[in-house]
Amino acid sequence: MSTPPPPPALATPAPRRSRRKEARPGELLDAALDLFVSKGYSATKVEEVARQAGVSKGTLFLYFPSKQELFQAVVRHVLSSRFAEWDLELDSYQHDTATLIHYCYEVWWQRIGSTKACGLPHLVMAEAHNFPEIAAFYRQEVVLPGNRLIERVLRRGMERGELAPLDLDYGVTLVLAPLIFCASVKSTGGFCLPNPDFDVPRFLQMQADALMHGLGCQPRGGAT
Amino acid sequence: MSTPPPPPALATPAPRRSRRKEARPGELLDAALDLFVSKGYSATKVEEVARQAGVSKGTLFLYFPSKQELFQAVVRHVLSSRFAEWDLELDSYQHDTATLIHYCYEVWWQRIGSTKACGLPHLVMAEAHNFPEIAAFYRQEVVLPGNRLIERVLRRGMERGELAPLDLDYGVTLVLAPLIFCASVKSTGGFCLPNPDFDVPRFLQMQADALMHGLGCQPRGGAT
DNA sequence: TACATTACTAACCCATTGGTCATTAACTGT
DNA sequence: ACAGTTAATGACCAATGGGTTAGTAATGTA
Repeated sequence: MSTPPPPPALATPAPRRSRRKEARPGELLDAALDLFVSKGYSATKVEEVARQAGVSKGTLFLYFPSKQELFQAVVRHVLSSRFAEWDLELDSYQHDTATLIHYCYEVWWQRIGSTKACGLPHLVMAEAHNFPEIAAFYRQEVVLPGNRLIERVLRRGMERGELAPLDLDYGVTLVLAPLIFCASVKSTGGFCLPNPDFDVPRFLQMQADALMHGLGCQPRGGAT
Repeated sequence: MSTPPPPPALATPAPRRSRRKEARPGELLDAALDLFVSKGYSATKVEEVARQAGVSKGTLFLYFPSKQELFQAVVRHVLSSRFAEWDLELDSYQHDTATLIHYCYEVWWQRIGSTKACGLPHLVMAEAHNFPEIAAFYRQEVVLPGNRLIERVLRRGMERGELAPLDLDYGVTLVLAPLIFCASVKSTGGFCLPNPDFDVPRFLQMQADALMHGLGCQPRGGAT
């Protein structure tokens, strides 16, 4: 509606010095996500982000005050902002807990695992030592909401009599661990896998099965 | 036998320019392991390693031709060199598979998980993108031998009729995943955990239980 | 066409760091 | 004691990369 020249496609001769204030932030975020997840935080140069977004380094700093704020904007854009929706989705879920856990793993794969966003958890863990502020931000903005979501799943299972009582902190971690592992596997190109053609979703379903056994999950809403 | 001045303890006034050719490599490796696992590969400065080992940067390059070779020497020193022993240990193991898996997790924790060495897998995964040579080296030297070891455990279980037949690649990864997760947890100060006082060994035993169920492990050497 | 506004750029600054090398001083044998 | 050997040093180099800013050009308005 307000972009005078049609957004310069990647093939266009690229008119130097076009003014497109509205489009810049989104394009910078896209480029930043791409480079951050493929090279890590400190190895990603802001100048490279700017170049990939089709602007100069100076322009990037015009829209984001620092590299760190750029990164945080990326995280908010792709992860934090989506928890509200997922919370609602859980509210209206109808089936039993075993099915729910399988469903969780499945949608995690569809919405995170198989997308670029899946590089973010790995990135933050990788650089947590050297950028404590980023780690703290991510923990607050992503880890804790995520933990709370899984906790609700388990509590729901216990209330429905499908899950044996268990320490929630350990239960949450049992559910979460395979997801983090898969994120790392994907982000490292299957580095620790024995076989290059490894079917991650299949692996996750195996994990879900093992987990349901390990947590003593009753197939139906039966009592102890 | 050959160190003329008593190895300058950390409290000694530290005689400048002492000549201790024998002790240097070990001290440099110790310092390097310490810094590498606590700061990551690229964030660790060789000068810092040298300082912590009580020598100058120039001296470090006298013993190791580059930062990368220093790192590889660390990996060989703490990990690669130990697989032979572990292989032998498995040869002579007597009990059933469920007990063996629990035992594996337990000794992994004692020998790796609770030591500095546990930072290495996390480090390599963290920087695999930017240092492909290091990743390839580590994969060859540690990942593949580790996978083979776990594979032998599973094969043994199947031969004894305690494990249902399964795809070995997935089985190996099911066993390995919790270890890698725990290594990352430790290396990031419990970054993704809901609770700061999380008992990792206990978590591993819960994982072992769930896993044995998931793999359909028979408690005794019974048939299908 | 002339002017004001501002999105954008490119050159610059400066701290950091892997690696080198000429120099120095600690040992050795005689 | 003295020369020869070599372990150890620290000053130095070149490349890198986050962030700044003076200036340029695209746009709107009249």
